[in-house]
Amino acid sequence: MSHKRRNSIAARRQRRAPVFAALGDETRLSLVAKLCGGQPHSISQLTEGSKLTRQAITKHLRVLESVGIVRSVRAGRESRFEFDPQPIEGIKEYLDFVSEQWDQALSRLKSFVEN
Amino acid sequence: MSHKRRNSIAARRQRRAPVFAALGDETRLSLVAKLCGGQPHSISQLTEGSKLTRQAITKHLRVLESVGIVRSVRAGRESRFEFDPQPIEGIKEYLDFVSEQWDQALSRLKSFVEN
DNA sequence: ATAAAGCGCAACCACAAGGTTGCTTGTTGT
DNA sequence: ACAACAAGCAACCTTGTGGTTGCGCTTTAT
Repeated sequence: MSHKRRNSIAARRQRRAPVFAALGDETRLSLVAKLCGGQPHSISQLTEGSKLTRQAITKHLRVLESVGIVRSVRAGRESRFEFDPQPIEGIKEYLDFVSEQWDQALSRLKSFVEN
Repeated sequence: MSHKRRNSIAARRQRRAPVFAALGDETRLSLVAKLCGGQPHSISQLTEGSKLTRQAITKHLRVLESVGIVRSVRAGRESRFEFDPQPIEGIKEYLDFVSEQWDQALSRLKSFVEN
């Protein structure tokens, strides 16, 4: 078992870009906002406030599910969706990496100006 | 001047979803990674490693520029792109909000179980 | 038993996204 | 002056995305 280490920076990007993409939609952001409160909701419940049809909301939920932000559990005739924080923690790591790079660049610039 | 306060939660989503969307592409994530190091790069420089054409890279840069993650400065015959951290700080706020909601939900659940 | 609620599936549509090629315009090096 | 380089512009193509409608299937309520 060689090649155990397939965790390059590029590979991490490949896994995280879809998570960003999943959050790159107003409707899905509002779904996340509702579900991150902890209580699972059925599709009909999630459709309620929206102007969109149930099927549209379903599609959005499947997108979120495909990247693991959300998970569905069938309960009788309804399927309840619940939040999973892991993928979001993942992209927060990535954003922190970016911020860190930037901060280091700034301090390099600063020390260069001072000398 | 009434209506000074147009900063509802929905309005914030409307401004941030495009930032997430801009990051929701592997190529653009790699561009961000290069530029957040502090040094501005020309389009040709940014195209160098990639398999894509210069025009494709240009389009990606315009997407990043349209949400303010990146800014272009014309310098002679080349246009150099430089990173701007502000929009990314914005979405980090949003993600922190989500995480906070989730944590509160967890602790509510915990105290409910304990009693 | 049967009506209604809740979903899933599939077809379809309009349009945005990602990418290419070809050509033009401006800038730099010699 | 002129070749080479950097970039912009426009047309075009293919695929993906967001949305709809219609229909059928299971589960619940009456």
